[in-house]
Amino acid sequence: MSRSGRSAPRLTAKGMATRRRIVEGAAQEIRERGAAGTTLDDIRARTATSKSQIFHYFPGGKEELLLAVAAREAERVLEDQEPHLSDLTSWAAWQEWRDAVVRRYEQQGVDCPLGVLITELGRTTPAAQALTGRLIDQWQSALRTGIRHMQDSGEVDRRLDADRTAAALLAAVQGGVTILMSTGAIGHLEAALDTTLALLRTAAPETRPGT
Amino acid sequence: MSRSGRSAPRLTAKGMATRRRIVEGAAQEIRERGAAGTTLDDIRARTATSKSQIFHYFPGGKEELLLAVAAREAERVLEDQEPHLSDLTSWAAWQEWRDAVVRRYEQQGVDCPLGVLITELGRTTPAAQALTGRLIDQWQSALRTGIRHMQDSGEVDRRLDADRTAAALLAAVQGGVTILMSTGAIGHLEAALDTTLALLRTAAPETRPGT
DNA sequence: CCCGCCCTGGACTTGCCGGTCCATTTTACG
DNA sequence: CGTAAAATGGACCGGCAAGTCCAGGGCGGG
Repeated sequence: MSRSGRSAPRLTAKGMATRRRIVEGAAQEIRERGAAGTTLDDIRARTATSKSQIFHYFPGGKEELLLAVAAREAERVLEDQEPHLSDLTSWAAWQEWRDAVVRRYEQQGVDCPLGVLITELGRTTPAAQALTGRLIDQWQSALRTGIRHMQDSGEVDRRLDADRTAAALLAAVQGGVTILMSTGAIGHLEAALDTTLALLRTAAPETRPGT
Repeated sequence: MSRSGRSAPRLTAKGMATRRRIVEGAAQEIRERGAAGTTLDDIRARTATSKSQIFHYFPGGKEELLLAVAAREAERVLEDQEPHLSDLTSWAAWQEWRDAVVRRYEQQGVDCPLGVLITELGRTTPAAQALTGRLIDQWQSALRTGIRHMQDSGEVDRRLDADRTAAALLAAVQGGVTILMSTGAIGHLEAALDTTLALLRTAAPETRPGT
């Protein structure tokens, strides 16, 4: 982050406000119409700015702007799971996290801004891929920490592969969300989460997926 | 399917061949560059056809063509899981299916033609959403049948909710694939599948995810 | 109070891409 | 064969959207 700015013009307070307004407006527009369907003019209109402003703050054009939006949305994804995600220290906490995730996506419905950005940007831009990778790492890491904590407190079998289970949990969420986005059905997300969590709960001495 | 053809011109053998060539070529192009990034000219060039041919066979233009491609890819997804998907009658069969899925996506790597189509088409076109819905239903139904079979033969607890577990399994695959597409890591798919299957295997009398 | 650097507006350019049109060739079939 | 329908080629159109440019405002620091 910060300004690694080559000839980066120093932003005044006003400038920063405008910049933020653009990112925020773009994010909303994209949530409603997808990244491909969003034009700079749409953004310009919604944010009451002019073409030159967009290019002033995002010299790299649309791609740079979309990347900024993606970064913002990635933050949001994790933020929206707090404070639960960072405190998976009891079964009750896990349940609360599970409910928070379901609730969040239920109300978001078909609009998955990040998903859109990933599929439409990630394919082509290495920077976007890196962003996604980082998000997944952080997310999985938080889940792994939670599982380890449960193991330390003796509520989950120590022989369970925490990292692998965290990966499965993350995939469960992703898959549920993907299906939600495609069909509008929230059931799959719930089923996937509950099933994977059930495994965690029933973790008995010999329960241990794959290697 | 079939011709519900209004003023549908009867296709000659040559015509059908050309039509198929277009769909096939479009599918490949999309796999490589995404639906949004694929232009009719790209398809025209790759399939050695002319603009008028595309519109001749797909009067609805690009949208109709993409829909045809999506339908084709949806078929493929299920086909590629055969003969395993229709014969989930033993633990060995389940394992083979699991391996087939992993292998298929491993070699496909980042290119998920259907995913692309869904995210870029499904949002806007109800027809595409219907297509997705049907695919998911069929897939989940096949898995459910497999689970029921295992229950009938007494290898899985009868109290397990077969439909819900099938949904979880499907979500696991989807999630794993989504992450594979984003990052190139196959591990999540394996972890998600193995974990969910592990639950199936450990289905003991009182093991039962949520209601 | 004044100089300069941001910030802003919006017209303009450029290229692309979906879609149209019509002329021509090929095929089906009696 | 001959004719009608189908298949094909490719020039052309129109619109849209990303990106450029320059002519000003306006704010802040010296």
